[in-house]
Amino acid sequence: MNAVKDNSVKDKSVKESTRQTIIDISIKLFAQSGYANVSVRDIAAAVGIKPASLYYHFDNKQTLYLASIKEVFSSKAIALTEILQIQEPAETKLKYYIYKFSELASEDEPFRRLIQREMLDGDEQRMQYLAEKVFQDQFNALSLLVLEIDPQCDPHLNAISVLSLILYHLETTPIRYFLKGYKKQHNQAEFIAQHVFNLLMNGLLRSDTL
Amino acid sequence: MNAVKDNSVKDKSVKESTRQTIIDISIKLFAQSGYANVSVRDIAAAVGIKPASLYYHFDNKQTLYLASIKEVFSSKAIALTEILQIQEPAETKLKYYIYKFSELASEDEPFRRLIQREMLDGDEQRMQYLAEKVFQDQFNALSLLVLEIDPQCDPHLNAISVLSLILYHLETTPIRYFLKGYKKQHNQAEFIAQHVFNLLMNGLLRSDTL
DNA sequence: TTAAAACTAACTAACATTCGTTAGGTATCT
DNA sequence: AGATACCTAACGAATGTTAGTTAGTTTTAA
Repeated sequence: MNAVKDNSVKDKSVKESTRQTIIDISIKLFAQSGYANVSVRDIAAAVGIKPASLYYHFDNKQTLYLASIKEVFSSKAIALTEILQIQEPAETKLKYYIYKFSELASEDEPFRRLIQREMLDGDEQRMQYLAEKVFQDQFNALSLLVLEIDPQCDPHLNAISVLSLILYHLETTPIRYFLKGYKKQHNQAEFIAQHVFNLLMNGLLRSDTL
Repeated sequence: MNAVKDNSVKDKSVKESTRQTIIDISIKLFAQSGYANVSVRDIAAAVGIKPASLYYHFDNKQTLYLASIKEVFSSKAIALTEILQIQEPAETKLKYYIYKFSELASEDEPFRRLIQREMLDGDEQRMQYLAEKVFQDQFNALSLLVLEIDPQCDPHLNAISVLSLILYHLETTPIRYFLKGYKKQHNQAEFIAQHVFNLLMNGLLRSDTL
């Protein structure tokens, strides 16, 4: 008889709250198709409720979208900042960072796509949010790291270059598929990381073999 | 009497055809806001005609969009393929390519944004079109170039890396604005090119000074 | 040469859908 | 009884698109 009470206990491990389910599904849909191409009805259908019920959990579509990107970005920010905490020589640290970041970035496609979409359509306010809440800490740490490797360099430029090599490679996967020399291995995190680290250490000369 | 015939000669230099005006305006609008966020009413208003009149020139919105991206991409493809034609040593050629490509890419924001959008939302068919009609030739040439610099390397990876460093830098401008070490000069084509070439030649070590 | 026909390039007005959103009702559980 | 979490039904606005019309120009034919 008391077994019924077990339902009232928020068993997050067993069943997610509806609010969280909505966010999770919204993340996937918004990342896949973009804000304007996902209707409230699409989201409701995917969740398994009626459109009007969404408005019990969120004020409007915009609010739901903001909750979604905050969820993706803040959850990722935690994982990212952890990467640069280790105590090692600069080069080892960079290598570790590149490998770890490649892994995280290639695992989470919605995260990548939402960043891309925000880069295109995000207003200044959301851009600032993205910079401060997601990238600032690790960007600063990465800047210091590349500065340690070469004290003469422009750390902003070099930090962006590190991220470029990893992220743009992943972003261009659908078109690279049609470009000469494409191989399946090119999409594996470890392979990307190896290439990027090698390139950053040696430049185009003395680069990795085929 | 035959003077009337002069009217039939399309004086393109004086006044663009309506069709071309529609495409030009569509390119800007689609690049700026994306397909779904631009209504045919928006386009018509910007052109200075009524929405229904658009359907005299184009079958539907999708057709107009396709005509727009084909226009941007094919016009750019011509300029791009010219870059790699010169006869010079490999390194000089690469340097020239990087400078020229940085210039072209930073000049034409709609071109960049439409590529970005296609990368996110283009279907397989459009991706193949983009690859074959815009990038294939120069990608092959660039691949050969990096292969010449290091015969042991994976040309696909290295060619993408060259493009990454330039394009991603430009794409991230709105967020870089909020990141540490941002400077206005970072957006100048020549500055970007100098950094990228230096990085590719020497890696992070012995890189450009501040 | 000139009147008729056909074409060009725009228009007005409206259509059917889809959209985000809201008001008000209902079942379940504390 | 009241709160929670959903529902049905509908609203007004915006969307892509079409039908039908008109004015001006060009082509054709008598």
